[in-house]
Amino acid sequence: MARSSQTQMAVLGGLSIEPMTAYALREAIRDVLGHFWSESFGQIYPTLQVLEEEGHVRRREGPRARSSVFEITASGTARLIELLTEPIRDTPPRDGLLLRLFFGRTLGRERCRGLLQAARDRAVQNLHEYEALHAQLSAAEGDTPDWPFIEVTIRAGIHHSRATIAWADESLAAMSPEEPRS
Amino acid sequence: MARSSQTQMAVLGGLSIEPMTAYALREAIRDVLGHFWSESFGQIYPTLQVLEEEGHVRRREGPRARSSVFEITASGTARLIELLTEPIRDTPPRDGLLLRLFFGRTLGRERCRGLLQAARDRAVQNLHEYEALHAQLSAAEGDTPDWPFIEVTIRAGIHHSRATIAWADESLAAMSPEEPRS
DNA sequence: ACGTCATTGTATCTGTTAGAAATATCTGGC
DNA sequence: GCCAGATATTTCTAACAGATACAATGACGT
Repeated sequence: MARSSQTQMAVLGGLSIEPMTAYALREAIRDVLGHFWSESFGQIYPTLQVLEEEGHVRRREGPRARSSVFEITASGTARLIELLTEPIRDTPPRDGLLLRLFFGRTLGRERCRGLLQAARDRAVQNLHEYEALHAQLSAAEGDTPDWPFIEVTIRAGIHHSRATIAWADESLAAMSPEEPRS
Repeated sequence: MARSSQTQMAVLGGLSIEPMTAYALREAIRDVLGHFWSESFGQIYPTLQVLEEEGHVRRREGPRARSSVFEITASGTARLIELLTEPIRDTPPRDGLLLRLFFGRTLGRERCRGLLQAARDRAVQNLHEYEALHAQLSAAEGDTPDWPFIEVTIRAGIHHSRATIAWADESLAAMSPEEPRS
């Protein structure tokens, strides 16, 4: 059991907000959870099938031929709580930027600076996105019971973006081209 | 082509430091790159075989029967530079902690605080590890040409650990049990 | 000398997953 | 009616993690 439990958690969580088609579910996961989670069609469709067989979701007729809207059942909600309570299974780290910088002597100082600058730019952009999102949702959902929890995830993004910017600045300074190092 | 390019990069990078057996390679990746990269045997052995066929590594007799030491060739070094120069392929995000916190209303305030506290504890421990590692390597390798690049990766860990601690503190305060929120 | 136990070392298998491709269907603009 | 693009489903391939099985080696106590 507990097969594909990670994807099940995201799928059931999404359906706990409101009933959706598989396609809409994938859109929602990309747009709403996109900063810290992702699922692909290849995972979502089989997972929904399994969840249907286990009675955790119910399939209804969709807005067009051959399409289905899924809604979570009572046993599905129970299953979601069970999954959320499970210990966090952390994915093995794979940071392509740090791997390249680690072999910076082989890659060359110039290219390392390029990578750092690009990472900084992306972090700045992410920071703006997080701040805009926070302002927008704070106004729209500030009173809902979900808001405090959503806010925590956004603030995680803000903290990490700022950390990345500070690290990139520090590293760019330390790796300035003016210092060919003897 | 460019099959398994991520693993190839780590493997060739490791062998660019010094020739090793597959086993030692995996140890080195775990111990040295462990904070931002990981590889498993199931990846390393087939990758070494492919690299050998392509002439990027050379197989020599190992320290015991049926064991091999691999060393990088000139074409392997060229291939490494090529791989390091390739655009970074960032892995899709999958943060089990943030996913659980996002559905915090379903999971419950109490358990969320537990998750945050655990995350904070881990970050504090990581921070100490990074700082110890920095002090140790700074003394041992401070003069080698690799050091500035290695230092950058360690300082990335320090910045992110600190950000996680600050975020967890802020979130724990915001999610105090004293505020049942009407 | 003998057993045994941890470490070193090689190899393979299974299930999960990302990502892309192939295929329909519906909607609105022209 | 026709086309473009969004919606929606399904399937395939290769990357990948993690586990397992296996064998050789060497250190240790007895």
